[in-house]
Amino acid sequence: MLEEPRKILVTSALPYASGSLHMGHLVEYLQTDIWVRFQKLRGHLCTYVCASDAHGTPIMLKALELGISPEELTSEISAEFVRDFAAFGVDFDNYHTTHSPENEALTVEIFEALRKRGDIYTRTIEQAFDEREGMFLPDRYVRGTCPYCKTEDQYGDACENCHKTYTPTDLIDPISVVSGTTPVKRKSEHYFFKLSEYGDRLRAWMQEATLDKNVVAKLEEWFEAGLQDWDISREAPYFGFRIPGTEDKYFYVWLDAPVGYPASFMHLCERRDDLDFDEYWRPGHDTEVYHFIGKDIMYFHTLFWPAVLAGSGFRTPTSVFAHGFLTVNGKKMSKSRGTFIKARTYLDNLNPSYLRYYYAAKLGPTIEDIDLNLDDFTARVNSDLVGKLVNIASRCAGFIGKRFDGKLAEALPEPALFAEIAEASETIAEHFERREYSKAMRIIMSLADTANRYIDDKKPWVMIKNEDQLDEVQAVCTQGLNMFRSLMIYLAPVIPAVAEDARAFLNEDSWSWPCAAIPLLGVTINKFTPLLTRVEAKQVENMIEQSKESLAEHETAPEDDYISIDDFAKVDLRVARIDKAEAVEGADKLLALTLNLGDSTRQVFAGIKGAYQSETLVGRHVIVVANLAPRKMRFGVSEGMVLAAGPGGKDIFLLAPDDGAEPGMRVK
RNA sequence: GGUGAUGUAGCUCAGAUGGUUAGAGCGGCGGACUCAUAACCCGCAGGUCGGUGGUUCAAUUCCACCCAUCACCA
Repeated sequence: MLEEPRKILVTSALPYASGSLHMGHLVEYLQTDIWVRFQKLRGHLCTYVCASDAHGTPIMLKALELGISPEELTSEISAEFVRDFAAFGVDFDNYHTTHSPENEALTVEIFEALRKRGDIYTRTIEQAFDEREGMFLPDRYVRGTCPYCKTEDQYGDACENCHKTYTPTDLIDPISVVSGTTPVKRKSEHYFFKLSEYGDRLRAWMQEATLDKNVVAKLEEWFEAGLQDWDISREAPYFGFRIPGTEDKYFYVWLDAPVGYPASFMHLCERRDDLDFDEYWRPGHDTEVYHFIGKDIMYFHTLFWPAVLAGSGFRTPTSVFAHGFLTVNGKKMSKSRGTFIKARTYLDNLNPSYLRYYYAAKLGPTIEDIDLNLDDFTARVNSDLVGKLVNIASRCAGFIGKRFDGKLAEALPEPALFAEIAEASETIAEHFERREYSKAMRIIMSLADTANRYIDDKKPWVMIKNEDQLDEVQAVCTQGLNMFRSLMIYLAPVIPAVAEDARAFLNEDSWSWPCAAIPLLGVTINKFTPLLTRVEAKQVENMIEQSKESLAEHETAPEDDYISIDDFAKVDLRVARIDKAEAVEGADKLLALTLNLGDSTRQVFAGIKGAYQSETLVGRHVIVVANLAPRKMRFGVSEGMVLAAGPGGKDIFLLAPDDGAEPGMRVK
């Protein structure tokens, strides 16, 4: 290799820790992993870090719903991610979380640096507010009727029917997705980052980062429209990092999420002597930093992120590589069609090497979507990987093993033919470097065809019957196995597990890229065992069936009119005595109740102020849901729910037990 | 709705800065072989290059509009 070893840091977008990985996620992680493995095989110091994106409203609400802390939720999901990534051979040097001390320290450092240079200011804005939950609502958490075309049940930011954009408060009959109540408008002070002043620096960065032309086109479009300042704060309750100097304001998840890249790297530096944080993240060093992302988050990675870095004393990324989306059988992934396939469901049915190869065979450097066509997948994998590539080894290995005690010939009979494969090395490497994986795969498979044609032409199975030609059989098979070996080295970044087995079969300790040009001669190799079996149509069918089933559990349950006795038993209803009832300052519907449950007391907020005077409630018995997950509200934590009937307002009627019931009694 | 991208054989994709018969792999059909995980090898068939119009001696390749799909709209 002529190149000097490079120092490269690579990231993939941080998966949001609120759901499972699916086939779409894997496009990115496999694309990145292939590139990283390629760089390592070429002898470069390439480091791959990632982390779980752990903050934000969706995670906070999901944790509430499950009755666990956001920390518990995200660490459970991260553990799943780690397991799935490992199974697919995605080999991170470090996998961390954004809910980490490193991330908080860096986020605060960045914020303070930006504030110091005057890039942060505050402004009061008006937002939808859910009074029952005591929280501001992100646009996606308000639904209602589109003010333009009157389509019902639309998100708070845009109409799916007429595609007009608006704010949640424009909606007709807006409803909070969280509580089902009508949100009100409320003002609060937010922190803004002056992105508008970074236009020139971003344009300059865009030039030097050698982005894909489609990415540049998109950026030009955004520059054209004008850069707007960016709201980087959110009000409590929020799961994230508190903004220094405030009581109830947090950094917006999208501020600290990309900081997860350097933070994860920093976490790795603690245990790696050969990596220095500043060398990769401060300006003026000869290192490279690349972010692999999906095209949907380009705005964050090509505008916000470089601007934030540039303004706070960090280096900007060398480049950002955006890829397209995944469709399955030509359409968006669909739960009802069974094409919303989770990583785990795939792993339960199919070998990860298949998918790694198939994606590689289709991936290029552009933001075009790629299609996972399952029939094509089966045909392609069977034909290319099993029928062509592995077949070369399979048809040569038998002769070498049985007739020559596993010993390869001392010389290649056709050095020129081998050279053809060796000479493709740099072209293939260039394709890998430029993320033109599909082109690399095309060349490799065409060379595999050449190898198969060679064996077919020499017909070792005919020569083997003639004692005089035994040496030639050994030579031909040695030639075939060497061609196989070189191609396998080229494919090692794509199908590392198969390459590993092939290397063991050839009885070698390690491979690097240049090994592909040096033939393996005169040595004894191991017994051949099938390196890869064919994809069975049945496996694919099962995977789809199982993807449908997981939907059924999920979506038919709420439509079912009946619950089982076990479901009912999950609700722990108790008799409670109201010890104290007082109005909540700032809330016109809520009363704060202190309830006595016999062996404990707890605080519950109830929306009954319109119907009851607090003093008439003290001493009354009510029914309370005792095992409801506590909810953090603006005014405090509510630890249960008091049962009442009626539409609301002044028509609210508390349920009460007959005389004799004691606090703490279970309702059955 | 605005903006950007994509639309080439049954399938997945190349390609042409406008110019003789538009390519590959897979699938299909026919043949050969039997070393190999029914793999491999040889051959054949298959496309008015999304639609309509325009520029040109000549367009699938340039332009306009339309249709379909995808994304973004901070």
